[in-house]
Amino acid sequence: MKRNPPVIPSVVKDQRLVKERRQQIVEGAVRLFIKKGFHKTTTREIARACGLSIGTMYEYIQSKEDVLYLVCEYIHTELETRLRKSLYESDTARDSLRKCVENLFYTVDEMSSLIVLIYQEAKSLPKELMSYVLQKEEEITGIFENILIKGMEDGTLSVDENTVKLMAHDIMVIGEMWAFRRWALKRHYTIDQYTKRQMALILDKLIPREG
Amino acid sequence: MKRNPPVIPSVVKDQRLVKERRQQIVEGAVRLFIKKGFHKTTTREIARACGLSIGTMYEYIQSKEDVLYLVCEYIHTELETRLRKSLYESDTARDSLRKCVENLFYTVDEMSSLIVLIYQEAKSLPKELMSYVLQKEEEITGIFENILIKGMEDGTLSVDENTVKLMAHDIMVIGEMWAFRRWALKRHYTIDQYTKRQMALILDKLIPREG
Amino acid sequence: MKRNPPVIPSVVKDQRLVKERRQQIVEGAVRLFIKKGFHKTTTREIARACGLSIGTMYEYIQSKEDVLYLVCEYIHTELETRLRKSLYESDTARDSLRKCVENLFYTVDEMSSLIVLIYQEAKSLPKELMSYVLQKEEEITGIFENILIKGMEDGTLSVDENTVKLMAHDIMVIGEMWAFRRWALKRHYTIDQYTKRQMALILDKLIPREG
Amino acid sequence: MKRNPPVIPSVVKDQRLVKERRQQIVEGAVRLFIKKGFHKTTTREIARACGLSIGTMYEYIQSKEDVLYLVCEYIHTELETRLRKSLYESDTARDSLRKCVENLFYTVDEMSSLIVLIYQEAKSLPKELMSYVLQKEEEITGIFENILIKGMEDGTLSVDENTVKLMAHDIMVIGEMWAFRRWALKRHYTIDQYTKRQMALILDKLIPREG
DNA sequence: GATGAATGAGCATTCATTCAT
DNA sequence: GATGAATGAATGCTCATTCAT
Repeated sequence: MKRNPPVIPSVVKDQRLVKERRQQIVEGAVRLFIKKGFHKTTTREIARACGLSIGTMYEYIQSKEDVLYLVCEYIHTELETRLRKSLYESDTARDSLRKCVENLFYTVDEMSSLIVLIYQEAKSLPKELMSYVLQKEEEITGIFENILIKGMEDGTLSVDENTVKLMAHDIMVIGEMWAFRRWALKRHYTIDQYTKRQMALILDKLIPREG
Repeated sequence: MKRNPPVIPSVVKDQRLVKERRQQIVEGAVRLFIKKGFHKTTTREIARACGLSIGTMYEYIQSKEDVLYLVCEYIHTELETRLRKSLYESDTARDSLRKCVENLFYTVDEMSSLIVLIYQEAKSLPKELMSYVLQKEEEITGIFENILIKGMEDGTLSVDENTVKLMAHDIMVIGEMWAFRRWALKRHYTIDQYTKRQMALILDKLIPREG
Repeated sequence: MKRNPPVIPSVVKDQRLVKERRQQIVEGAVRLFIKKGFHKTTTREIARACGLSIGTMYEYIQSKEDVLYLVCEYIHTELETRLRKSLYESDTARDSLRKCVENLFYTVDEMSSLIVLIYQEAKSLPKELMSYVLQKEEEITGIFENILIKGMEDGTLSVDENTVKLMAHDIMVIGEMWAFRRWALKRHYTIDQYTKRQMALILDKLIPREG
Repeated sequence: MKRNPPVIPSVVKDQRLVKERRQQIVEGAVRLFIKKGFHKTTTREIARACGLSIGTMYEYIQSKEDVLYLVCEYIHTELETRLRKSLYESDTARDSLRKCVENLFYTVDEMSSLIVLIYQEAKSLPKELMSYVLQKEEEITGIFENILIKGMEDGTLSVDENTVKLMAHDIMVIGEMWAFRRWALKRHYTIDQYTKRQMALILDKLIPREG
């Protein structure tokens, strides 16, 4: 069952201002979290980085964990938006998959620090917020699940019904792997090579058997 | 270039004692790190959990990060040992791969909290220790790389030379994914189903073209 | 020497408005002070409770301590008003005392949280305001002092001149004790029993010796 | 039902040391609480006043409220000890009462700031600790209750059975009143006068009716 | 007169590490 | 080699008050 996004309460009422300031906060915090990690970043540093006084910052959040949540939400929104962009451009599901996976790989490349951030820090979220973040992760995986289902329908992709979800997760993880294993992969592959080869592996498996 | 394992200095000289006590420390710390994470676990808690006084514990380590390193090393050693167990039992590389991948999946299942722990906390290691941990991760990946190379030689596996490393990483990550995506995967697959289906996907790609 | 009530400056000039708004503030604050104490109540909470914005509230006071003073003054005014109500109804001083003491006990019963509030929080007032509050307390005690003096004059009460003040304070404190020891007294006495028995003790001492 | 004294946990195990350090803490804190009140005293000030570092102080308490409890307990213990001192010296209950009340008055005089402290700050204790403090207050009141009961038995004091508890509370409150109304009483009475006159009032009421 | 966003000094508390015994 | 009391810098967070609108 789909859960509504958690509401982070703020003292300030003006919703336009809340949105604007929170964007500021996220921008400041992301940089710091990437560089030092969530726990080693202090609230004072975040405040300084986003140009607010510590008191003002706390008018827009309730705790440091809220900042982490806002950051995770921002990353997921950004990721989802980018992935959905290449979604409706293709005729066949096979073609759609190719485009979306390619898009995934290049997006992960550009957002790699952010992807890693979620992998490493989401665990520090309070339960309620964490489970929403996980749900979001699943929704994003759902993008690929849907393409695979379409491919089953239009006959351009060959997947077992029971393997659809698995394949979708595989694709996501193979994509994100470029972020969290980049220390090893970068020494042997460029993002272009990575994309081309992984794409081949993925699509090969999905060739519909002829005849 | 292969680096030697970092030496964690200890005040105590008796090497047998050092090993024994550090094993104690690791056992206490692992439980806590899994439950609360590295940062939220205090050194006092670790000392209590491993039955040493805080002062005594510090005779065997130099900092809290050292404990994290010992834990990571323990996990990697355990993982590598288990993976290598199924290594030399097979005739063909293809057969060997099948066994090792299966072993990987079931091992990840049993060690899933530990796998996740490394993913989430290794970033808190000091540079020097972290890069040794990453190297270890690569060594483990090397197990599969070697099988694939053997498969190229004995003709039982079809891999492009340039894709060997990639495939090895894919296998590792598909395996570990059962740990760090278990919140989603467990709802749809048992470890047996997961193993069977992923194995099929992996091996399909590697069928040598006949004729 | 009787001091004039301290003037709490306000930015707003319209005296009618000042009085009205301050009444609002007191009503909101009293509830909160009783429930959480002065220090644990925030100015924001007071503002919310009295339906003013924090900015507007500060147009009518100068500091949080001012609110406490207004509250103390309100309580004392209320107490004094109630006590004076039963003052001029009797012929003899003895009769007057009986009525006033009874009134005191029942009034303390009804205002017990307020009485306790003054006991516990008045110390947080700035010097100047505090000493006015103490003076007010003494004025209220004076009500009983006057009755006792009248009783010396009309011969219906037997008190030593040097004991008059003491007796007046005794009466006040025995009355207020029902508020600040209610946790113990309520388990053994109703307010009716308390009133009857204390009254007996007080009046017995004051029977004029005959002959 | 009599409750056991709450146990304030301490990190330090050595009970002798705990007792010693807590005594230090109480001595430092009492002075500050009297001067500035509980809320306006900072933990740093307490630490400085008792000659411990802030970290060390927190090895012996768990929160600032614990300090307040220790202070209250110290005051009550001191008070009770002093009151019990004059308890077993007399033949008749009447005589005993005289001595004990006199002792009460002079003790309150010497401890007046401490008495006031409990009146004003006990409300800031957490529920559990507060109710123990109230129980202690009742136990102390019990000293006078017992004397009155003895007086009923040996015929040297005339009290109604139903008024015993009330009288005991009256005595305590009349005694403590010298502390919390000293700003008014000191202007008119010395402690000797206060004692003599209140004693007369109390004992008069308790004269057994002859014949 | 009314509003409420902004401020930042100040607070209680924690915790990795040391070192005298 | 073992112990655990001592340390104090550092942290997340609060809140009375102001002032531009």
